[in-house]
Amino acid sequence: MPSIPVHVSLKEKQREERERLIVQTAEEVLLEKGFYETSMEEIAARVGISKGTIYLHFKSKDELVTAIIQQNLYVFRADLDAAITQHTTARGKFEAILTYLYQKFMCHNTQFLTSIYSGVELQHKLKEQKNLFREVMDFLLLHIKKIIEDGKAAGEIDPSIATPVIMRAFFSLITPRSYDVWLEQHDDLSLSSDELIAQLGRIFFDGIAQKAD
Amino acid sequence: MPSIPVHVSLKEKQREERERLIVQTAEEVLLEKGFYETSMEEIAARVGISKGTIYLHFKSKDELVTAIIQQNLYVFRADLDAAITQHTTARGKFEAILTYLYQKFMCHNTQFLTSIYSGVELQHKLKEQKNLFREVMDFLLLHIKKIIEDGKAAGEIDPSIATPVIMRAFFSLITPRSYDVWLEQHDDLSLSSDELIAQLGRIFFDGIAQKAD
Amino acid sequence: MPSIPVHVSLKEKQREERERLIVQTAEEVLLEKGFYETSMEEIAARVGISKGTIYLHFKSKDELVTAIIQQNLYVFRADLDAAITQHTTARGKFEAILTYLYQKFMCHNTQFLTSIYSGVELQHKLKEQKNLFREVMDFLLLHIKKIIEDGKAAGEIDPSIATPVIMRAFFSLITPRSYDVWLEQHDDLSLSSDELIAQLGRIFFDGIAQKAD
Amino acid sequence: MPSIPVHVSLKEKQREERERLIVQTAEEVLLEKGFYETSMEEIAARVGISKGTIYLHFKSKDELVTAIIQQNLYVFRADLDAAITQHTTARGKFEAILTYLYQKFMCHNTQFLTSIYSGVELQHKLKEQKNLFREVMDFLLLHIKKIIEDGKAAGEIDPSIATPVIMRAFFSLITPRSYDVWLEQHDDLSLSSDELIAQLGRIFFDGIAQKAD
DNA sequence: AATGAATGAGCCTTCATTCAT
DNA sequence: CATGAATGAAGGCTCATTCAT
Repeated sequence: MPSIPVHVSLKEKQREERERLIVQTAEEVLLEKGFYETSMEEIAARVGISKGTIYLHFKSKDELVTAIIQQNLYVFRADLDAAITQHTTARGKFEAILTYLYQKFMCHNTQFLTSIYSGVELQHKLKEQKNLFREVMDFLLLHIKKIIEDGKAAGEIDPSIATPVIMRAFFSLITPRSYDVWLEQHDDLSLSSDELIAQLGRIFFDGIAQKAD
Repeated sequence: MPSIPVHVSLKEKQREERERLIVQTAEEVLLEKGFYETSMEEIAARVGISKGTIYLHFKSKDELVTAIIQQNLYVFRADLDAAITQHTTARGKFEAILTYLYQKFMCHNTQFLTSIYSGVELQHKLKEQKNLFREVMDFLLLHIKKIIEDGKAAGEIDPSIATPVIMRAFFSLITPRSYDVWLEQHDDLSLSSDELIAQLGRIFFDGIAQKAD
Repeated sequence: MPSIPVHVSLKEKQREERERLIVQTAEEVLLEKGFYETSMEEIAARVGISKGTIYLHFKSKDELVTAIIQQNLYVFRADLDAAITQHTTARGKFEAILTYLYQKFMCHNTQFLTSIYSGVELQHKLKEQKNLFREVMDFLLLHIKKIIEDGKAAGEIDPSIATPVIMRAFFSLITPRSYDVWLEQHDDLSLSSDELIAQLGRIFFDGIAQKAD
Repeated sequence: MPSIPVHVSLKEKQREERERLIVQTAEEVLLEKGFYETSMEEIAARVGISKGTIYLHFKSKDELVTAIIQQNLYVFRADLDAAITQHTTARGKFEAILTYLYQKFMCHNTQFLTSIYSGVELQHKLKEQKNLFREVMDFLLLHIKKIIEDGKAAGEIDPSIATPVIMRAFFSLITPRSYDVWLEQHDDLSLSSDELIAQLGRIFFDGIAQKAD
């Protein structure tokens, strides 16, 4: 009976594949139209299945969105963690974070999370989620705090600037904004992604002021 | 019948007064609950009028929101314009903008605009609006571009940093984010609003790096 | 301004009238098709209004049914109370109850209550209701118990028959059964309602056995 | 190939066994939750088979219930027939019926039939069934009618009471009511089942009135 | 034969919008 | 003008039934 486990795993694979498809499609529609303008009907239609089928995978619309958010948060945290630990200096770490977020910017993950969490509406509905969100944010916050404090101790960062202010400035820098795409279209920024990040890092560390040399 | 115009203007005044009340109330509810969780019923109830009356002032829910956004955008542009022209140096102007946005941060205007425009959902519905939005953004963008270019010309700003990058960095700094409140709660930032702005300006101009002197 | 109260009461009257119509229609459909086969759509259609209008009067299908049941229970209790207190002997009281229930048998009240409470399904859904139901049943039970005990004390009722058994027998007699209509059709019972009750009372008190005289 | 018929009959036996299991389980769930709150899914789950398998035995939910009712009706008729023919006097026969119904009261058969037939809902769905139901009721009716008439002829039953009235009274007595359980809980009836039946029979034959001796 | 994933009709409920009063 | 009762389209969800494997 070695065929049974094969069978099982086949079905299971198909199931997972389908679920992945639903999640992916839902993510797209959600990103495109937002929570309230997205109907289960449309998600189903885009996947090419019937409404009922979605409910074989997710108990409700809320749970579907919830699952998507959780998944995104996990990826987000894992990726950031990986990016940070590769570096040792404050500058290196900051640039790693910038790089991750700016390069993955097109990668829907960040975009999705931002678009979801910036709407007031969902923050009401997904209060339970907020725990995970808060957890991830705390994780990020503590990391950044530590980077700054270590940087100050190592003489890399000016200790006369308050850590919270620096944090706030950095957070601003890494938060995707919905009009970013539009900003990009506006002025043909002929810089590569790498250069952009390098220059942003430079602003963050050295400021924009002309240095008297 | 010279009395009629008087009558009319009285009624007209009342009408405008009511409209103002509707807009203001709608703004509150919208901010609190978001577009989709806000019902015309609730707005009417809070104003103390009936649903039907709102429709005497606004053709639809969309138009009501549209009107609110327009009004906010106008105020936003006017305020910023006033803030900017009071200063002559790039640093002064930047700090004026920062000051305006951070001090008005609690002032619903900015908050409202952000909360509206960060949600994907309304961007669909209000595509026509986008013209006004774009106009205002363009106005802001050009202003900032000019400030930067003038600053570079005046030797205030390092010309080796690409203008678009600086713009992006500054835009990041002034965009309110929905989690700002949460950031504030997290670490007890004992700085005053003025100090915060001063330090942010300092980061923007001089960077966070420890200067070898 | 005496017209305002008139206006108000007019609207209020219309509203109540409509509500009465909804309740009455719902009762009919419910009686005819049962809870699960009755759709809000059909109730609305029969009343000649739209589905949404029902929701202006009742928050949900459950609440509509609940309201109907409560109303029926109140009427039931009040009527029975009135019927009982008019008599002094046990036999008189028993016959009053029989009369009420058999004559009102066609009157949907009793029929409705029975049909509702005999379905297992609703007993789950309407557990809260059960409190009122239980209250009404307790009221009826205690009344009957008292009638029996007083009857025994007064030498009207044979004390060697256990009171609970008598109660059970009487309860059986007064409980409408869904097939009663059918029973009626079956044999052309040429007795009047009064005679039927009289004979039932006679059976209850004197039995069907041929008395040796 | 004498082995094939054996095989077939084996399979057939298994098939019947499973069908019996389905019917029995369905009966339980139906009794517990009612028709509309019972899903094919749950029946299948309790049996330990898949939804689809039920459809190999019954074309639809309706047909499954139909089959259950039919079976119950058959058993009901057979049992009653057996109970009645064992006795010769009217009193004996009536008490036999009472005994059967009250002792089998806990036995789901009667309970099931009652619960099914007291709900209006199923009476619609199962109109075709009604034929069988009617048949069984007719059988019972005729039996009882005959008992009464024979009793009257034999001088056992008072001929001045109309036969239909007696029938009605007896039918009331033997119809289980959904609140019976509740009645039982209410007053601790310390009588045995046998005594209960004896006393009920006594009420039916001799009435509750105190006899002047 | 057995399975259980997929379907889709149907129900309850909400709410922006209209309109008679 | 103001009202708020009425509408009806739309959406979330369930579940009996089917069918490919």
